[in-house]
Amino acid sequence: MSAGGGRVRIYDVAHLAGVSVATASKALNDTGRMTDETRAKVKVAAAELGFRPNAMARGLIQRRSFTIGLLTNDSYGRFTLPVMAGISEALVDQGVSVFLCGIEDDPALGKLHLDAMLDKQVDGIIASGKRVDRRLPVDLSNLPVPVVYAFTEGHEGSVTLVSDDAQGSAEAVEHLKRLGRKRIVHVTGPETFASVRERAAAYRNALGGEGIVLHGEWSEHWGHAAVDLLWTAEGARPDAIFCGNDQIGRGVVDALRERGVSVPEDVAVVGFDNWDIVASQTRPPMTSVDMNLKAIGREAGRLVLELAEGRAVEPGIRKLPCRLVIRQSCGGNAAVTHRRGGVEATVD
Amino acid sequence: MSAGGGRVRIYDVAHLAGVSVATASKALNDTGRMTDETRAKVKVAAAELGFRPNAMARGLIQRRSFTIGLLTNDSYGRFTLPVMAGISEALVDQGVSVFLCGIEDDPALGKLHLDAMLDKQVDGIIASGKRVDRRLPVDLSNLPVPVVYAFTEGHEGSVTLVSDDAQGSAEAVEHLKRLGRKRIVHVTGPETFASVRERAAAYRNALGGEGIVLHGEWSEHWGHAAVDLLWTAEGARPDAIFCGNDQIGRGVVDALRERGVSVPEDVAVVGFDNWDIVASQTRPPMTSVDMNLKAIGREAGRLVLELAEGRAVEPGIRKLPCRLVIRQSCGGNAAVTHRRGGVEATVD
DNA sequence: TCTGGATGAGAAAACGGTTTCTCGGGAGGG
DNA sequence: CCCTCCCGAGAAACCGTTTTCTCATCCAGA
Repeated sequence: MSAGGGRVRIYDVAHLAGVSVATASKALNDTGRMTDETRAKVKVAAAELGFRPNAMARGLIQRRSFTIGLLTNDSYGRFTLPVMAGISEALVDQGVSVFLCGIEDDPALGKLHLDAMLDKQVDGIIASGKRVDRRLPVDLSNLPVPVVYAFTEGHEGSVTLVSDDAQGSAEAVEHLKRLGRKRIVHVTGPETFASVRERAAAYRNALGGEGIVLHGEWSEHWGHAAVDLLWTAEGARPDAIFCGNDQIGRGVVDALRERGVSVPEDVAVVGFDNWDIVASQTRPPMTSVDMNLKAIGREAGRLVLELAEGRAVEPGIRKLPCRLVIRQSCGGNAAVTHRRGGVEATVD
Repeated sequence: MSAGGGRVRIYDVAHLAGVSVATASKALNDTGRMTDETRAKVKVAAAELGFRPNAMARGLIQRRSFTIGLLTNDSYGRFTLPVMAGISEALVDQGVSVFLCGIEDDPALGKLHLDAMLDKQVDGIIASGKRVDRRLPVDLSNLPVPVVYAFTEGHEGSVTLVSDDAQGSAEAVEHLKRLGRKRIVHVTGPETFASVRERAAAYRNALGGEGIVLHGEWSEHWGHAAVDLLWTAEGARPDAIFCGNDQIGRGVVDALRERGVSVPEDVAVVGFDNWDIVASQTRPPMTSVDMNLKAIGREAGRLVLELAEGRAVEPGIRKLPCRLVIRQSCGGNAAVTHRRGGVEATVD
């Protein structure tokens, strides 16, 4: 079983089975013609030696490397990692491995990684980013391999996968309306982001054209500041706040608590991103819109493989649905046990 | 420049330059003997055609794939991503690409990814995890390629890289002492973690054997609970809290603020991990110990390459120093501007 | 003028598989 | 009984490089 020295080659298998290399190859790949007996004999020999074919040799002739590249500028990995997980999940069964290349926003670095990947004959490339409406700092429009964009802007005529921000946004607002909330405010990120505009539009649409949208930065600070703003202003206060991301949501929840406004009784809060580390650690844990990044990754993996294997794929932008993850920041039917979680302490 | 159809092979370069394939190869690799003129001629032809050698063909004969695999069970990527960034940084210049494989804690998945990588003839493997004192659920002890462990426990006689928890811990405590803090408490994670024990020991050591250590879970909740505990208990209250990670630190800072205890005036707080998204978003931003994961990654990349190229590397555990990142939760010499950050709001 | 070493360059083998081509033999049909 | 066809299996070509070997040629030294 995998001796120390040289790895076992198909030659060794053929020798042990008493057949030619050609026959061995065909036996193992279930191609060619031979008796079932011969085929079985070869397979037994291969198993006995622990033979695994050299992917480079195989790839050279098949012109496939069973390898794809993931290019991203999301150095923090918050968006890319779930996407990556989905890609991997979709491809590992086909024996495809994934190169991960973080290129920051550096065109030179991007070129470096891209060239390295092309040299290695990747079967395809998936480009991913931290922002749907920005491009990676590297041109992928005339590559000898197929490209799929996931969560970043693609080139003309490309295949692009994004989450359906509008649907996610609408779902959040409908949820709040269903719970009887009347004055729903949207606190979100900078208007320069396409996803911000799209979510805001869907929010307004769900409210029949009404609504209040506050734009700020993507931070807890802004969540705080927005609550200050809302509670200092004249007029009726909101009974629900739909936030553009979980960090803003966290700031909002904290600010409300500090003001003595109770969540979810007085004000319901919904976040966006379902970034577990943030959403589940707010007090109370925050209901949030999940963009299903893993599903985007799976789909991207599936599509790039389709393309790599020569099947046609309709170009264009595909939107995958978001999913509302219910926690305790909206109240409603679920029993709102505001538990502190089994914290145990040992003094020593 | 990279025409659509078939990629350009060295044959094309040789043909254009009017030399043989062998000569072309030697010219491009700066090996063999030939006139400078011939060499230049080939290089010009290669540049003109945009020739890039097929790494699979090259790898087949050189028995190098210029590829390494990163195996991790850290699905959230908090530890693995910085390590990955370091590895990439160290290797991209050598033309080495990195396969990232998330294997959760599933032995079958681990084997699947490992086999896929070995088939692809990776030059080496780096194993990484979310916990220094746990092994990946896959045996890497008798592989035909070198293995380096980064931030996870290795096998007998292996090369392992970890952060120097004791030094980091000591640095944090020294910092607090230098600022005149006298009653420093350590609030940290479960004692089952080796890093917890090591940090706690170093903390006690820095205090001359004294000290109070509170163990709980790795959560904001526990940070809160610990403060409750400390402020409800009899006796003198701490004037500094050194936390086992940033999430606990965040809970501590929040709990203190809610109690009206001011940070850093009354109590200084130090975190661990320097997880920017947490540490910089506490109010005030939190001083924290950075484990230099990127440096660990760089070193792991460097070492696995050394091994892959046949050079000897002393086995054993190598500890890389931590670095204290000063923010505003300890006061001290730096001007403690408790700014709210340029929050701008636009109502629309 | 002859020999021998150095030099430039190409032919060919190798890497480890897959795939096409070839070939001998057995079965079946005329 | 002979011819054909099909089947099983091996020989050889191929993928795109690198590397070793071989071989002219040229120049220096005797």
